[in-house]
Amino acid sequence: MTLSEEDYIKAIYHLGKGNNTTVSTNAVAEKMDTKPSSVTDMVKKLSEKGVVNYKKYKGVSLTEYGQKLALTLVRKHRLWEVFLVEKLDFSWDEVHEVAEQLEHIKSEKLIDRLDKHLGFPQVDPHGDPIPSKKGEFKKAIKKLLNEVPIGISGICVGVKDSSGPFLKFLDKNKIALGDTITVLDKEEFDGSLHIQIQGRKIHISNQIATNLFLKITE
Amino acid sequence: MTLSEEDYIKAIYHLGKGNNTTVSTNAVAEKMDTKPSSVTDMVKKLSEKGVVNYKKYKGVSLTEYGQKLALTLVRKHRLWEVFLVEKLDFSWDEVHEVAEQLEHIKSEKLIDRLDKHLGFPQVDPHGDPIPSKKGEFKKAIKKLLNEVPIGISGICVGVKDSSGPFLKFLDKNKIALGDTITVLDKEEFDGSLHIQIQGRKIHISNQIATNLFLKITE
DNA sequence: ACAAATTTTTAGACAAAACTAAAAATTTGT
DNA sequence: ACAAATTTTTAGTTTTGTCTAAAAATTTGT
Repeated sequence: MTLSEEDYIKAIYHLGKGNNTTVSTNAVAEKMDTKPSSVTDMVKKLSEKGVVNYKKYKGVSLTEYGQKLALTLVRKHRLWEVFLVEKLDFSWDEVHEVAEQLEHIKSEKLIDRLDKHLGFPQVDPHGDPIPSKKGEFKKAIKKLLNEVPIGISGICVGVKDSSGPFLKFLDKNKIALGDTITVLDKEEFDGSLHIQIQGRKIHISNQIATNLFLKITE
Repeated sequence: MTLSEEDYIKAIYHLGKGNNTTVSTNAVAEKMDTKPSSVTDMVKKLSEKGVVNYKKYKGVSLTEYGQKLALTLVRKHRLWEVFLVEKLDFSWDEVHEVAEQLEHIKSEKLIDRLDKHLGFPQVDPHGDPIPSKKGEFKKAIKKLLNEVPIGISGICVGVKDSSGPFLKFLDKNKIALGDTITVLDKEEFDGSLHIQIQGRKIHISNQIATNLFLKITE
């Protein structure tokens, strides 16, 4: 696969939300920041190659083979993200662009060894699951912290309230995007939570918990 | 720079042996496994961009700017080779092809961080020096082990005699390509050598020493 | 020195991946 | 249902990097 073909495969995969939904030419064009006519051309080529199912005017979806290719790309992308954050101290939000380049490197051995070097991580720095070599992987869902059951862990991926005071609170309490949070216990009385965050145990109000998004892998 | 442009820059650099000698169109074509006419085209383009000096029929050399680009590529290539060998347990001879891809990744931060992660290595697994961020670096020379002065270290990069018995000897004595060897002392009498290899101290005959190549950085 | 051999360049084509403009198909609104 | 709006495709170009074949320049051998 060429670089460009791989980019289309990933776009179709992500637009289909991993469920392999049929997606429109226009949607792909927008995602890839290109023109619909270019998408039509490429999609025809990918169809010839057995990567996608394509019927004129009817949209495009990945074949079994195409899905396998997409999962390999996702696996490579997320492993490189882990590498950048864990080994090279990149921050949460700096990794995407570089991983976007690294995912195109062609060497199965490289990815296997990288996986091992990183200790076979299950999720990337954004909390998204990393497909196994065979393409198996768990789905991730985004939940508000107050809806997370006791005993479950997730990665902090966003805030609902992005006001100054709330962000200041998070900063003061050293709660940051990318942090791993486990719900230890809930108080029936006021809905407040006992959580473990990056190893520390703290107690937060229900109001805080309703404004933090966690990504959970099942 | 595009991928292809970068490959030409590297080819011109390596053909010029780092001394920025003028090289012929045919030589570049052979190195790049392409046709001379393609080289002419590309060289014109690189000349427009100020990367090379080019006079019709007179060959091509890198400009100051082109040399800087070449050294950056060499730096990236060699740092990735160190990474593959040191961190991912690739062997000496498996790294080139993968590094050839990795060297094109565009992110200054990535290379700086990688350099730090690897402990600012001075040479790659083949004993070749790694240019600094500013493009400074030492020259490496290849010498037979018996010609290496006392106190000097190098990396074992080849054998002169590749017969079965000699290779078996090396294997039995755990002398392998990529090993770091230091000359500790020489016996005047028989020209035999006391060396340190990968930490171990051993004594080898002059005959062995005249059949092993070391790469030395000055 | 000059004909032959070699090297290098030019000219014209091609494939990949993009674009623009226009045509065709589908969807939407009433 | 059918005209209007939207989406998608087609047709024809463009750019990048390559190629072949032929022409031009340089080098070599005697």
